[in-house]
Amino acid sequence: MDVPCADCPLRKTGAFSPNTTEEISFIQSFKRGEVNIKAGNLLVREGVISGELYTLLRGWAFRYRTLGNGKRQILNFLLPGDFIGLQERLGTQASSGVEVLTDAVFCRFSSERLWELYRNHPALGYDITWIAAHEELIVDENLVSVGQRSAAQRIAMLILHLYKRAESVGMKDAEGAVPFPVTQQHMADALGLSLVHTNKTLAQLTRQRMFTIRNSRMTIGEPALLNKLADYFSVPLRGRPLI
Amino acid sequence: MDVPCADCPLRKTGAFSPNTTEEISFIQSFKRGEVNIKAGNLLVREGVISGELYTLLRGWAFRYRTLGNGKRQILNFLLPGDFIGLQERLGTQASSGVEVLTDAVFCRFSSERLWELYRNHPALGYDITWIAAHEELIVDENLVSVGQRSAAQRIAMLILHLYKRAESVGMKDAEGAVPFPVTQQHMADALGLSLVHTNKTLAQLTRQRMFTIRNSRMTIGEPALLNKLADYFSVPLRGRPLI
DNA sequence: CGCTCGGTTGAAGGAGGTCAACTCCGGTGG
DNA sequence: CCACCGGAGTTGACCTCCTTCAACCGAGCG
Repeated sequence: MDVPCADCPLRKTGAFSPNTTEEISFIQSFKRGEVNIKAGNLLVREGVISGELYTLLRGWAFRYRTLGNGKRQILNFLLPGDFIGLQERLGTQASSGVEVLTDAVFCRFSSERLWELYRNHPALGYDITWIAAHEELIVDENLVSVGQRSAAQRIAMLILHLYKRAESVGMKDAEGAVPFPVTQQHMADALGLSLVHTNKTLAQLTRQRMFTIRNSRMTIGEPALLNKLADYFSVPLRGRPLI
Repeated sequence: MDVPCADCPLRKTGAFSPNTTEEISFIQSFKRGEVNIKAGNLLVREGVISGELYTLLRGWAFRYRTLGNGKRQILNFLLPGDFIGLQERLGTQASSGVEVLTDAVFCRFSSERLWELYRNHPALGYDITWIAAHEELIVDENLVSVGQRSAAQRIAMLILHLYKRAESVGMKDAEGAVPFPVTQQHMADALGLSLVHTNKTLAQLTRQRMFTIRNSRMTIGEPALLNKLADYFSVPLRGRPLI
C-alpha cells in the first residue's frame, strides 16, 4: 500500500542527495506508515503536544502561527521532501500548526527511534541537522522580505521562490508551468500584507506580464525582471538530504 | 589562557543541559581556541566562504542580512551560549553576517571534526540538531512579529524576549536590570521599522513606565502590561544544550 | 574644541490597511 | 434544470500607521 522508501518517487527527481541502501532500509524501518490529509485540513494543530515527525511526500502545505487577535502568519510553505517536526523540542507543545493546501500524503516517523537514528546512522543525524538549518534559511529569507521589501518585491520574491522550489522537485510541466495552489489570502498571510493590497499589487505585476497564475498553475514570464524587482540572488538548491 | 570547557562559566548559570565529563572533554578537543572581537566589528562577513563554527561565550552580537538597496534586516540577536554557523551548509557562502554589539569572545570549533562528533558522540549530534531547531523557533517568532504586530507590539515583544534571554544566562543584577547594548537603529533593523518611528514608539512605552533603558541597561516596569501588549506567551527556555 | 554617534522632535507625504460592494465560479440540492 | 450558496477574486473610497526629510541636542572623544 505505502510507497517503499527504496522506490521513493522524490529520490528520482535528483533534487536530493543519495543515501546508501543500508540507510534507506533504516529509513524504511523508521517510517510508521503514511498519513493522508484532505485539502484545507490540519496535520498539526498549534499548541498540541505531539512529538511526531513527518516528511511531506505529495502535495503542498504550510506552517503557520496564530496570534491572540486572530491574525495568522504563514512561516513557510512546505513542498514534497520537506521535513516537519523539528520546530519544537520533541514532546513539547507544537509552536506552529501545519495545514494542507492540496490533498497531501505524509510519511510518519517514529520519534522513539530517532535516538537510534543518531546512534547507528550518524550520517542521517547529520542530514537532519542540515535539514533544520536549511529550513531556518528559508525562514530567514521570509523575514528579510517581510521586514525590508515593498509589497511588490515581496510578491515577486514569493513567486520566484515557490517556482524554484516546485521546479526542483520535478513539478514543472512541458509548458514551464508549476502547480500553484496558493490563494491570495495565503500569500497575504505569508507576506504580512492585507488581502486587498495583495490583490492589487498582484494585479499590477501580472499586467506587466511578469508571471501568470491561472487554474492553480503558475508560469514565469520575465524571470530577469522579477529577479531584479525582488532583489533576490538565488542559490541553486540541489542535493539537500531527504529522510 | 582560554577558558577550559570543564570550567565554562555558562554551564554554571543553570540555563543549559548538563553533559557527561566525557562529552565535555570531547568538546574541549573540538574547540580550536577563542576569538575576540571588538564592539562594532564583524565575526562573519556576508557572502564569504568560511565554514567555521562558533559559540558565543561572552558579549552580545546579532545575525543580519543586507539587501541590494542597503537595507539591513537583523535576523536575531545572539547572547552567550548561542551557536553560530549552522545557517548554511558548511563550506558554502555565509548567507548572513554576524556583527558584535559589545566586545565579545567566541569559542571557535573545528568544522573538520564535526563529522567525528556525529560519529562518536551521537548525543552531541542530537544536541546540535536541537540547537538549530531552537534557533529557527526564534526566527519564527521574529517573523510573526514583523508580519503581524504593530510597532508598539513589536517593541514590547523584543524587549520582553531579550530581557528573558539575558536573564536566563545570569545577566540580571540585584536591581533586576540586564545589560542592553542595543541601539534604536538595531531595534529598527530587527523589527522592520524606521529609526524615527522606533524612537517615537519607544518613547511612548517608556512614558508609560513599561520599561526603562538607561546607560545600556534595561529594567522591566510592568511585565504583565508588556506581555499583554505584545500578545506573547513565553515558554520557559531552560535546559537547552550547549556546545 | 569640534566631530561623530546616538537619541529626539516636528512636519508632510505615501504605502498599505480597512470597509464595502460586486463578480465569477463550482458545488449541491430542490 | 435552475436556484442558492460559499469561497476566491476584484475594485473603489477613505483613512492611518509608518516613512521620509530635516533639524537639533547631548555626550564621549581625539
